[in-house]
Amino acid sequence: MATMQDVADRAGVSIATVSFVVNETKKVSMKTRERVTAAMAELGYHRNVVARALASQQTHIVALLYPALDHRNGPATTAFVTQAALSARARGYDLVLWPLSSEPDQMARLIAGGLVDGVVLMDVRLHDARVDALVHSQTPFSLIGRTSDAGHPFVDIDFEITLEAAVDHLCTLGHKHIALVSERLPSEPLSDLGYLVRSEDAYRASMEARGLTPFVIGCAGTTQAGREGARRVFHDAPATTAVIVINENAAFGLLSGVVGEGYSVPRDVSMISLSTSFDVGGLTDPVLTTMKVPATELAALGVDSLIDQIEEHATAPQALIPCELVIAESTAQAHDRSQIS
Amino acid sequence: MATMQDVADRAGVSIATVSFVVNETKKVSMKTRERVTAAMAELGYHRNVVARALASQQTHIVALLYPALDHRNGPATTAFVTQAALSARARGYDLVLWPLSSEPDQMARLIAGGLVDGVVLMDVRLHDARVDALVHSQTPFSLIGRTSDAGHPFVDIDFEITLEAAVDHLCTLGHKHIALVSERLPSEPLSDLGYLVRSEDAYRASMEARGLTPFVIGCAGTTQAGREGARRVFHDAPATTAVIVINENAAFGLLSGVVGEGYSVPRDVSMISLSTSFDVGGLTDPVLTTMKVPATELAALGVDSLIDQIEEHATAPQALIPCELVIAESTAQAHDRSQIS
DNA sequence: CTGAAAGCGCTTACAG
DNA sequence: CTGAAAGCGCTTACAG
Repeated sequence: MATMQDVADRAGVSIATVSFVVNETKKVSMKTRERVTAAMAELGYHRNVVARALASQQTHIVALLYPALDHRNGPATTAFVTQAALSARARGYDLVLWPLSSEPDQMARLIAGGLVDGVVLMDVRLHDARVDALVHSQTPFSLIGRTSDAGHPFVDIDFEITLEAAVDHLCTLGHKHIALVSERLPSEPLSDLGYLVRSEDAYRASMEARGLTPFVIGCAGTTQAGREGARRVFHDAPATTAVIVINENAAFGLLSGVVGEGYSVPRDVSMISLSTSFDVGGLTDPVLTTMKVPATELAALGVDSLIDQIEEHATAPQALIPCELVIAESTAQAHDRSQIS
Repeated sequence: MATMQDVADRAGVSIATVSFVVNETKKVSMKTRERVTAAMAELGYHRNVVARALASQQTHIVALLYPALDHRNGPATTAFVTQAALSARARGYDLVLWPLSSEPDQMARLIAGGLVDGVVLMDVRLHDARVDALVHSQTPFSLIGRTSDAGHPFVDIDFEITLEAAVDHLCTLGHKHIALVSERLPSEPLSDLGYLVRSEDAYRASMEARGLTPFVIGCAGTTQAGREGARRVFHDAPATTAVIVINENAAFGLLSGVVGEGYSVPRDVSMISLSTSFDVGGLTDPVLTTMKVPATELAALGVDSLIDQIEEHATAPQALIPCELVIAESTAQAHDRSQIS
């Protein structure tokens, strides 16, 4: 591997000059610049990023901290991660992946080790010790999601707009008994996840604003649990004619369970699923109406805002993006339940 | 941030000694070791990984090169990536993600920049220029998949065992007309992907060994294309009673298309899908029999073999892992087509 | 516009 | 068992 010194020797200049042309950090006369450029090309020179990092105190690496939990592994995660890496590279950064298990000192090693210039944190909780650690360490970061004290830079789904649109859509079809099947389980630590709390709050607000009675059941994010959830919905709230479901895997099971209960979708029961995959709606038969999570946009915004902070281009923004409501072609009108029983 | 010098000063030793205890690279007397350890704890010292990398010429970072193609973004990719990161960290390495677009010089920057000690390459093609570049640059690597000249370290799915098991399973149920719906399209560059070629070859071999006639159609990896694929199968090969489908998204569409053609699954037609998700079989209704891709195992093996090479522990292995056949509960027996038409 | 030189925070022969 | 010192390949004030 050719070093900067090799290039300098060949071009007959100092390594400082080579550095200036490589980084475009100072004016260099046309002639010398050309000599240097030629020398670099001849030697196939690429600057050593480790040496640069040590000298400049910037690694140009950012970390993506995400939960290494199986049940959260959807297609959206891949889309998110891919876009995060692409956005980072577009700005000259690399992306390291930090699947976060429960070991508490992992953050310390990551931050104190000096490997990264900043951190993107996924699946933020309302009270998140990781955020406190980041603030305390003065590491630049951006959050995908929000804590309850909204003083930090974040990008998040706009749950109020999203669930209002979903409820509105169902109401327009004539539904009055709209249930929410959420991943939120009181017994789980996940119950603190911001997006679960906020989606439920937004659903309740939209329902109550219309004088409708919210009905929420918690349900694990599996097909199996979704089937079981269908039974519970129609047992506990038999008047239900529409269901909004937050977890995608549960949605498949819920759909199958609703059909198993003797209802036709969408003729008897309307369903809307939060969708992490771009065409998950199309995977089911019947096709589901979905709220499409803007994973790509969230990743791009999160990474860009992080790098803006690192490079001190801008103050950290707070952005909310609604999910897009993708309406299935054949949509249920609300029916009187007596028709079908 | 405390430096090694700070620790040395506080412990009253030289930085060399601190280095020896941090890295356990030379014998240090009990007393001094304790003084150093105490000083590190008091200062909250973590060694700077960038400085270590520059001095030791090892970054302890490995790259995961994967194709940034939307259509390949399944749950398996997430599982793979997560496991790769976890396996790397278990060995003291970090994982950087390199979604690979078509720019040819990206490999050069990655390798020549000195950021990584080695590379895991996904979605290997039969003739893969990236592999040639890696060999030429003397960068340690391991392949997920194989080129046609099998002289390199790799881990891959054992397609022969996997498709033999699938064909055997269907034959045991009495099927004789078993079609393969593959993602392989002659017009696409993807047609060179090792796993597409090898799965098709293995299917043909298993069919021919039984005196059965293989029937293959290519089909894009989308729900839409899967529906269309169902039509083509029963138009071009009306005797078909069983289908093996390589792409998961296509499988959903195919299932829906087969039902749309008036057949019942699994009563009239048996289906087996290559499954990247652990419970994709359970997502459909009816439940599908699946060949479950060992994404986690492939990732762990690939990363471990790469790090073994980097640390010169072992010669690079070549490993094949079959998919597990997960048989749906209610399975089709082959029927005479005349029953249902 | 260009260069000499200090310094980033470690590792690692080499001495003792 | 421990230390002094060179060196990893850059960046960046500081001079000129």
